[in-house]
Amino acid sequence: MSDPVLKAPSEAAKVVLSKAIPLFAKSGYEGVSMRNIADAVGISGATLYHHYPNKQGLYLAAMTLAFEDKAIGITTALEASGSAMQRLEQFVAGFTGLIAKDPDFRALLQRELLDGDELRLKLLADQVFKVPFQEMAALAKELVPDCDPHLMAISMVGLILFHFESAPVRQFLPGTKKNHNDPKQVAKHITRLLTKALGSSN
Amino acid sequence: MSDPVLKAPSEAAKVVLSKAIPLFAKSGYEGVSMRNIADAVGISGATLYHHYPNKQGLYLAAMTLAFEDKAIGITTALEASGSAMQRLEQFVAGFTGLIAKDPDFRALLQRELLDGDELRLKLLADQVFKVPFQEMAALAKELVPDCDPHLMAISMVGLILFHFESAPVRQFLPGTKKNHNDPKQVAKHITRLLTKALGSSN
DNA sequence: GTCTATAGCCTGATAGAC
DNA sequence: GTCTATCAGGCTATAGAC
Repeated sequence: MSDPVLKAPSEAAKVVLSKAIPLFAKSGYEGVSMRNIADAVGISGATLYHHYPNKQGLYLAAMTLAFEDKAIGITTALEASGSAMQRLEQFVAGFTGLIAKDPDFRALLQRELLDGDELRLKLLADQVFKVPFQEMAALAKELVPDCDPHLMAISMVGLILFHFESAPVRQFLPGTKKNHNDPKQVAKHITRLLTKALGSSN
Repeated sequence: MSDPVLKAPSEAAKVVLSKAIPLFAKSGYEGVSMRNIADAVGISGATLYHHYPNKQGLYLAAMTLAFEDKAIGITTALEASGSAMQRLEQFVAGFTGLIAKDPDFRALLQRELLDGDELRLKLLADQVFKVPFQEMAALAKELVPDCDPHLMAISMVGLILFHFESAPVRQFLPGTKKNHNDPKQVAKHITRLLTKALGSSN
């Protein structure tokens, strides 16, 4: 409606996006053709161009939908009441659960970090990271006043994400256990690590 | 010589790989054509097929070269003498420096985690992660006997990698400072975090 | 809003001369 | 070992009927 650059997609156009998102998550922008998407939706390739001006436009709309409301899911735990340590614990559990529940979101996030141009990275920054990052930094500052809150926020996110990002290669490493991929175990481990790192020993 | 599946590339073939590696790092497997590689080397496309059977073979050889000796660079700090805490600090500084110095290696690593098939992930596991991971886990166990060393090793790597992986989007977030991308500052921050998390408070 | 048909380009890969 | 020439097929995107 109000967005000057991106029209609000119609219902039929949203069906297209809902089929395109998992394809782009699995194979990336270059790895998915307009025919692949059309086949997944069950329409002809030409019809895609009725809804979107070209492949890039379709992709950008898909990212906008895929990243919609993700910030809310991340911040709810941070904005809850409770002590700083309790909010930290809730954030780790919440974000870990979100990433575990939506593998396409995680994959698209990491693909955009590798391949995104300025426009797409700004979308990612504004729609996903901006608010949660500020709140994570504020929480870190509250727990450890003399730390760099920005670096601490990066660390929190990376700590969680890499446990999932690394799963494909960890299956071929010795000493891997099944519960290393269990989001609850992962959250518990990270909470413990961060609690000690941000704890009152300082 | 002794590898049953991959011939040792000749000198001319290695020149091809040295030009192909940065292309694959920047644009991924699907984003690079055989013509792109041939143009970068300054030879015709057909000549590539004299050195490699097809695009996949060329790519696999490129990964093998790109990942060669990387384990050594990671483990040297871990195998040095000194206290466990000193080795931790040296490892963080060394691995952070390695990732900062070789952006192509980091990009290819993350692309393989997203797109690698079983063969390629096994290559990554054996050639890059296997030995360093075991030593990181051993170090974690030494510092915190009752922790899960595997989860701790994952955390260490993720902590370092994400500071670089996230750089493209962080430039569009408020509160970013230049020194957040300085490897020495990053290493200092992570060392401090891990020192507290793995410290003797337990 | 959806289709068929097609243009024009780029892709991976091959044939065969030198 | 390198080239030119080429092929068959996939790609994005458009034209125009319904």
